[in-house]
Parts: sequence; structure tokens; C-alpha cells
Amino acid sequence: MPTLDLTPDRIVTVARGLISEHGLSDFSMRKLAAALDVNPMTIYLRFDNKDALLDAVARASLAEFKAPPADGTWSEQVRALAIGLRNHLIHDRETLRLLNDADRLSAGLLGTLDRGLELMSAITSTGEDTVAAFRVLFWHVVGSALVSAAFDDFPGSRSDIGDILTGAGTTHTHLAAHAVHFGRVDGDELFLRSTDLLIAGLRADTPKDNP
Amino acid sequence: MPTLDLTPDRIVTVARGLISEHGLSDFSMRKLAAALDVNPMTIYLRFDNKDALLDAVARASLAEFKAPPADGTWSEQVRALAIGLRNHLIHDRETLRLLNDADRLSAGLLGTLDRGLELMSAITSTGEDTVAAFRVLFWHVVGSALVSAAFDDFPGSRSDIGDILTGAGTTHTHLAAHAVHFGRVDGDELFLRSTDLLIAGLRADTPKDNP
DNA sequence: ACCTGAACACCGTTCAAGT
DNA sequence: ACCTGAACACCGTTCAAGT
Repeated sequence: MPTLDLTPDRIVTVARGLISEHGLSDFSMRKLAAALDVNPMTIYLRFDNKDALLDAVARASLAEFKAPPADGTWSEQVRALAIGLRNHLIHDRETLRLLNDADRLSAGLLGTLDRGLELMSAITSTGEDTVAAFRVLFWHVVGSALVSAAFDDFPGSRSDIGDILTGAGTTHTHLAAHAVHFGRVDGDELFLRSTDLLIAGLRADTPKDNP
Repeated sequence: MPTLDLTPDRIVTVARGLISEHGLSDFSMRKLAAALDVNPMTIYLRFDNKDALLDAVARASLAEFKAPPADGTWSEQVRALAIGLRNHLIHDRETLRLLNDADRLSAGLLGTLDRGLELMSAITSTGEDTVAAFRVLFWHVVGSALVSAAFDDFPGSRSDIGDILTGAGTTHTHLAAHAVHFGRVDGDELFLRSTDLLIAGLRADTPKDNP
């Protein structure tokens, strides 16, 4: 008699719970098995190995993202899609880390890719340009999310950049002069700023109708 | 009698060699000790733990980057600095991965930060704006490097995005229509394109003298 | 003072054996 | 057919013991 409810879906759900609660570095196949109340080896009947399981975990998280409704001007829609995707990626920080190891991205984001291409086709004349414009924005969003996951908003321990800079006085004059303006980075604000610059640049770069 | 030549520097050098040869995931304290022909525990007399050692490894790699000479127009200099830093980060892919776990970045890049601020001060009126402009570019470079390390140029196994897309026909019409234009991403070209858009945007955004 | 061996508490994964 | 126990080859790190 099979362990009836040990579906791949349930394994992935429980794995995501453990990862979001205790972090990716604390996650192990043995702990997952304990949480499922099952022998560690039983999981290997459903997934080839840990990597295949983490692949499914990343895919499940990405698949939950739904592109926001098509409200407002063209620029507002592009902005909303970019912000929405970035927030989704950052929200599930630990899962985002998985993207650093494999090409698990596209498969879970078909709807988003579709919507992004639709928006970009409004300001481009050829299919190639559409894809190129889309890629500029898409990889900007992913890069920004990876940066945020790596450098922003971590609790406590992070040393303030200002401390490092003020110590570098004599040899690095510009740095010393500007040290006072270096506080904690506001990742959201930085992202909005550069996203708007890119959107404006893409429109100016390939002028079609100006939607 | 101390193990005379087991300086922290030598440990870091050998560690970097192992990491660049066999990858970060194959790296262990025990293998490092074997390469140094020393008892694994001896390394703990020089470094508190593996994390502290990897911190030193990342710092050593970053410290090797030298900002390129100040040749050409302002835009060319900004471009050269951005490209140079990105190439350096990507070149040492495995070390770059370490940036995903801690704020090991700034300490090794003081010269680069200084030069970047100098360049940005030419198009901004206040110290705050200088830092803001610098940050847009700097984090764009880091984000782009993280993306490249995660998604580009890996040998072989990576599945072609086109395969995924063409299968999604009926529900995702824009995707299906553009699938033919999705080939392997040229990370360098994508980076240049978005970097130029950002540089142009920053200049237009905060017009001072147009250097 | 400086180094190490043995041990602890873990990993992912294989495979022969059980039901 | 479906599951598991024991085992293998590893980890990072602690700590009492050696020289």
C-alpha cells in the first residue's frame, strides 16, 4: 500500500514551509522527511535528488505570481508589472536564492513573459526589438531582486557602509567627501528610479507611436 | 615551533585556487587543509570559521580590481568603469557567489567607489544627488553580474528558452509569436544597452554642465 | 605556545533487504 | 510494488590531549 498522501505536491508544499520558516541553509532532505513523518529515502521515490526537489520548489513559487491588471497608462502598466514581479521575487527571498544555481526561471513565469512582450510590442517595430526591449527590463528586475536578496534589509548584523568609508580618508577623497550621504540603501526607491530611467530610455530609443 | 609559512594570506591564496579550479560547492575546510598539507583544525587558529575565511577570499578578489585609466569622454569613462567592474566580478564567478551571502562588497572596492563618485559629481549639483546617481549605476553593475553568474554562459546543460516557449502556444499568444526571437541571451550586449540607457537618463535627469 | 586526533552532530545518496 | 535500515563517504566544528 502506497503512502497515500505523499504526493510530489505535498512534499513541495512542506519543503516551502520549512524553507520560508528556517531558511534555505537549514533545509535538508532528512529534516524534510521528519516533517513529512516519513523515511528520508521515501522522498527519493518522488524526486531524483535534492536539486530536482529544489527545482520544483522554485517553480511552485514562481508560478504563483500573477501579472497585475492592465490599468492606467502604458508607462504605469510597465512599472506595475516590473514592481509586481520584483516584489514577488523578493518576498520569497530564500526561493530566490535558488535562481542562483539553475535556469529555473522561465518555466514558472510564462504569463509574465507574455504580458511583458505585449507591452513592449507597443513601442517597438520589429519582433527582435520587442524581445530586446523586454529583456532590458526583465533582467533589470531580476538583477535588482538578486541584489536586494543579497545586500538589503537584512536584520541587524550588517555593518554600516558609512563606517567603512569614513576610515578611508586621505587616499579616497571623493569617498570621504560623500561618506556622509551613504546611509542604508532604500532598495525600493533605487529600483523605481532606475526602472523609470530604463522605461524612458526604451521609449526614446525606439519611437513608434508613444502610447 | 609554528607552521612558519601558514600565513592567513597563503591560506586565502590556496583557497582561491581550489575554488576557481573545482568550484565553490566542492570547496571544504578539510580539502583546503589537505591542499595546505596541514591538519584541518590548524586553519581554525587563523580564521574563526569557514564564513570568515570566505569573507577574506571575497575581499582578496575584489581588492584586485583597479579602475581603468581616465581616458576619453565622460560617457566613455563611465562606461569603461562599469564594464571593467562587471567583467572583474563575472571573471571570478565562484567568488561572486559569495556576495550573495554577506556584505563583503564595499570593503574591497574603495578605489572604484571613489572613482565612480568623482565621475558622478560632474553631472550632479548636490552630494546627495551624486551618491544617488552613483548608486543607480553601481547596483546596476552588481545586479547584472549576479544575473550573469546565475543565468548566462554556463557550459552545456542549460535548456534553451525557446523550447519552453514554443510549447506554450494557445494561452500565451505574444510569447508564442516571439518565441523565434528568443535565443541565448548575450549578456555583454544586454549590459551595454541598459548601461547606456541609464547613463543617458542620469545625464538628462540632472543636467549640470553636460561634460 | 602551537598543533592535532578523536569525536560529535550532522549531510546526500546507494542499495540490499523487508513487507 | 512500495518502502526502509544500515551503510558509505562526506561535512563544520569542539575540545581534551600531546609536544
